[in-house]
Amino acid sequence: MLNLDGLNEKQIEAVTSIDGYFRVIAGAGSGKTKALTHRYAYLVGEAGIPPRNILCVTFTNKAACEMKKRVKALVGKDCDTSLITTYHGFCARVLREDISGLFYPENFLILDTPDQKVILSEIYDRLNISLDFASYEDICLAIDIYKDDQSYVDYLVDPKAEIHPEKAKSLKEKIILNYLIGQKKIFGLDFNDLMYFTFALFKKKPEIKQKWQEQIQYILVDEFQDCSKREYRLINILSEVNKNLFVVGDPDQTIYGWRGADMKIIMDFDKKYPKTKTIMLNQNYRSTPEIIATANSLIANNKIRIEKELFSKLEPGVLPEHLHATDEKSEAEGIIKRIKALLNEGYRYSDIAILYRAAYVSRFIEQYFTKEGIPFEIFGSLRFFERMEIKDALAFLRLAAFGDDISFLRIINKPRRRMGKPKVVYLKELAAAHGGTLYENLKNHLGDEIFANTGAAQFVTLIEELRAKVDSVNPSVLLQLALLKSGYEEFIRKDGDMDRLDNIAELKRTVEVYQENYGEFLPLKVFLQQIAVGFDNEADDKRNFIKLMTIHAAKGLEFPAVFVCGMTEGIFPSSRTIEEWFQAGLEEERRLFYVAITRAKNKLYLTESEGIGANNQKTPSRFLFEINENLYTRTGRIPEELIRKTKKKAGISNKAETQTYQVGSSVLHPLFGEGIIESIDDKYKVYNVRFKKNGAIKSIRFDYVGLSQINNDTSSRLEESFLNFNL
DNA sequence: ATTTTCGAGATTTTT
DNA sequence: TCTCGAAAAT
Repeated sequence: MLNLDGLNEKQIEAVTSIDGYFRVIAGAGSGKTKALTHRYAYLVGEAGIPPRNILCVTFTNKAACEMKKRVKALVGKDCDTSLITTYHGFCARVLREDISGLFYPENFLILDTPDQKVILSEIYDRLNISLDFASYEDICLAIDIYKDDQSYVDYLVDPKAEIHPEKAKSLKEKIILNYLIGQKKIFGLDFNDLMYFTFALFKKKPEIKQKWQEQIQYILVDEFQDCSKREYRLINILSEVNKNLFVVGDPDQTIYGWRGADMKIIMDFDKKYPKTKTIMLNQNYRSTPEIIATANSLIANNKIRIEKELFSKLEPGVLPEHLHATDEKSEAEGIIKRIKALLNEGYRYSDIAILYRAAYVSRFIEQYFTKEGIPFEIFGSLRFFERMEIKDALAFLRLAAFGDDISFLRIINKPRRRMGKPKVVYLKELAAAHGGTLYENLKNHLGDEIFANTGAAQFVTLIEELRAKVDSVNPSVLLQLALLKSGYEEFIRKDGDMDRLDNIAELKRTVEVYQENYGEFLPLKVFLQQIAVGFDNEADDKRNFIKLMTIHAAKGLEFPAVFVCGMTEGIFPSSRTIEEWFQAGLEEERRLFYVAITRAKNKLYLTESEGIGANNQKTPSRFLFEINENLYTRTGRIPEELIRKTKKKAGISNKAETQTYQVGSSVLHPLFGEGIIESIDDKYKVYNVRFKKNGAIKSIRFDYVGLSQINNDTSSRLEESFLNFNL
């Protein structure tokens, strides 16, 4: 019998309601993950539903792993948690099983960002384009947009289909088309493709769609407030047959609007599914009443939201403190002083987190912490699987498994085999003439004079040896073999960078643990596809360090003591959202601050400083003045002038322009495209417009001349497209 | 005309 | 810290 002690009435309701549509609006620290994991355990243990029929989707791998761990603790170690996964992880799973329905080979290659860049650099080389034209990031973004309409899938999936880059209207388009050719050649799918291929598969093969719809009897979705339309479409399709959809989220914590998260999906969930039962989890079990009061006071300033008031029954603590310093140096010193006081109270370094809006803010903190000898660690810099040495090491395995050019190019001359650029060019010419991959061509032309005195033959021997064992030998053994025989590990050792060597060792360990957890024999191809969709590095260490991270990175975490530093107008809220007058943007900033505040369990410090010099004088964040001043204390005197300045900035609009369009009108914006006026804000003299492009609401000034009205049947189409994701 | 230097400004990040 | 653009120096 599942133990439900320690759950409140609302949580128990969320856990034990079985069939139908449920929306849990779960405030910060209200035991949302607890409810979710217990519900999973309840479905398995009390209702007898097999884990393979329950899909639990999370936003990140980190969250998925945490969930798996907690589910295993409740249900038992042997519980198959492979369907506790991310959206992309699930798509990869579907495709691994059924991509043949699209006539695509099942040994498709999943391309991460560095892989995409390799393809692009090839194209840049070939077309003689310099990076000045556009960065790879820019092009990746353009590719994302290009893929939005999904028609490209038909080209990738049809071996006979052709596209013609030479007919492209712009250089950018030419690059994009070349990218498509490049990925088709290696059967590579980037992260977007994983979703779009799944949609295409479901559309083309209704029987496969039905198979999955029937298998997935229950769906649990975490962090639903950050769900994008695309992700929602997937969930919607999957829940069509069994109609058991349980979503958890907190609209006040939507902080990924800029990435496509659409708050409207959770807010209008009950309209989309009229039978929805909504459960509110309002009791916070994390923070002191003082911290919760501060959070409530701040978030009440947002207009677009579902009203809810969080409460805490924990022991009263101390009021949050706002520290105003005259310059960065004294801001840092103030923080250090408070850290030392916390240590005296019995806190450990690892109990403390420093949060900030933008990564660069951490710099001055770092500087002073180093000087003071305070141990700290910055979170969320490079990701493990994107590190060069890890990508290189895995490239040997990928080449053995898939034979793709990307992996080939990564490692052909690492370590040096006298296989530099001229020889690679030669290979490319061969491949262009005879077809086939670079590796195949090398293998077939090993006798060519150009490869005499190179390590090419040895390289081919190694890859062939690996290839022969791909289906019978464990990935960890193959990795060991590759690292040893290629000389790569030696190469890194000689390089002298201990971090890199450590990472290689870490990789070996990770692979071993992974294949052990898998249970049965883990084929290399499956392994590579699984880790490509992401993997948590589970390096959650218990070392006694202060953690420095952006607020985005802190989402879902909690700390006994939290410092939010750089509370300066222009940094937080960021100058961009201020300048653009986008009320929706500003509201997202405010939610972000709300997330920051609610990370703190006992102590909360908000710090900020004036700038040095007259020109770049910094003013305190407007958010500080939005919180009821009785709810926090202030240290340091803020000059009257600065307060006036901030309030003036925050007051916005002095222009008394009049409104020309009505609520519900469709309008066209030169940059954002079509949109509908959702509401009108007289105070700020803006229209709140929901744009079709990414569904985000942006505020546009009454006096902005770029806006024009368009006819109304377009607008009804827009509404429909949101509510009905028909395949 | 071309290179160099200097200073100001900076989102946020996953898959 | 990193990057980008404008002014200064060759």
